[in-house]
Amino acid sequence: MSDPQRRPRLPRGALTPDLIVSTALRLLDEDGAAAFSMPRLGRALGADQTAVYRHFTGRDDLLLAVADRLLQEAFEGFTAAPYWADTLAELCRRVRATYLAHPAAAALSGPRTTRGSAEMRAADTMIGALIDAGFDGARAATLYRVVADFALLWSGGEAAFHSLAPETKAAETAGANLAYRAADPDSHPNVHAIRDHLPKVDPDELFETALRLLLDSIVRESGDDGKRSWS
Amino acid sequence: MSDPQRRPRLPRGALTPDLIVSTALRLLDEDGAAAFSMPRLGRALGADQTAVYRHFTGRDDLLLAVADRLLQEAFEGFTAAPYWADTLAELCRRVRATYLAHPAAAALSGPRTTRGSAEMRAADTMIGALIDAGFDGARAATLYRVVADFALLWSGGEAAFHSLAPETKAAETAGANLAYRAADPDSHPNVHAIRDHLPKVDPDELFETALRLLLDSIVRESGDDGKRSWS
DNA sequence: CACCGATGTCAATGCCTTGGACTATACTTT
DNA sequence: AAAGTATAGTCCAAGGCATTGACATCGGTG
Repeated sequence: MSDPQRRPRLPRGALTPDLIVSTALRLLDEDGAAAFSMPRLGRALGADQTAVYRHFTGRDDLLLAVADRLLQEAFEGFTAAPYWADTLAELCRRVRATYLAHPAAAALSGPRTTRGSAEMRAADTMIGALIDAGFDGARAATLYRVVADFALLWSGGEAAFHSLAPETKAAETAGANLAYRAADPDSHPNVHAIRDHLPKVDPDELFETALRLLLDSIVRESGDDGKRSWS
Repeated sequence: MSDPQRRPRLPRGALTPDLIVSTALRLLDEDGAAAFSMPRLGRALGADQTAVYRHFTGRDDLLLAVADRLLQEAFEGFTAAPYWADTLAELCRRVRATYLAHPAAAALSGPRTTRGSAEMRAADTMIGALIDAGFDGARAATLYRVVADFALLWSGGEAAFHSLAPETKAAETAGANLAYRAADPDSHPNVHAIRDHLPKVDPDELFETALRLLLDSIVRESGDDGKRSWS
């Protein structure tokens, strides 16, 4: 009667950082950010609740590794486009697509940068594109940060929203639309005026619009304007 | 010996939502996001650990109220500028200034929108500016969301970074700069080429650049180009 | 003046992160 | 091959947190 089904000890080497990160990502994808915890991760690995601490110094450290995995996935197989602006656009779109595919993971890793190899490779590609475009070092550095931060923050924000509990998310959307519709014509005439359009704004369109506004300005500043088109 | 200094019961009505939100904001400003908790907040109010639950349904509800307070502060005393693009710019800058003044609070309220009166007022002003600029309803709706989301997400991202533990923050910055300097000229030639400029990118300059790129495109699209200048 | 609902307090639950001590085991060294 | 050792997995425990439900007290109402 004694031991109520003690799980057999895992063999040595059963847990690797790679496996742990993969399992964490799967757990986040399946159960959401709120349900994620170190004990759960340990159990999902078939190990002790605290086993993960042998490979990562803490929860934070682990999440950083998950963030890097996301970026790896985002940039996998990427090659620069012929026109530099397309390269920038494509990298931004890849970040967003990956974050939307793993919203919980993206929401948790948040605004931290990882400087893993994936990120460095993307940085090099972006900076190369900007140098191609004719920008000098200082300006290229600034514009690289603008574009990269835009992609990460925008995508991260969208991901954070999608990783809210479904009811919260629904309530948020419904509440916003209601607030628009109910806008008082006297105190909020402009909201009232376009109240029918506000709920129809599409996230994809929003991102593409922001990206286009940003890149159009950069293309114009580069002097390439009219010579090449990008999409 | 019995009662080891029992705190006297608070008088009825001592706790109001307003006071609670103010105290929460102060606590966040002073001790940071990581140190914030419902028990601490209760104690800081001189009340029981669980007293706050009489006024807010939970932590989330409270943080939403804090977020709304931030926006109130951001838009306090604002009046539209003569030129519409200046109005947009000013609103964005105000959001950022407030978020940077309260990084922990901003980081916790994250990408949630509050639809409090402050937010609605700002929305109305922004949309009014865009209608002034000549945009039709659908485009005004999209551009409003682009500009508002940009301001909130960018500022929120910066705030989140600033609300990291000081050592983490320092390590992050130092690590990034180190990674740039150490970039291998063969595998990362472009990072290497501008390695001296990358650490010098200033957050204020970054935000202003992004804002300018965005608004310049919008001004251009409006057809106002050349007629008026904005800053 | 007795009620009653709102507001503050208390006690308790179940989860979490993290640290320290313990143990089995694969590799190393001879 | 025997012994030693560092590592990887396990166990246990401390301390904190969010939240809930029962209880107490107090102001206003009829």
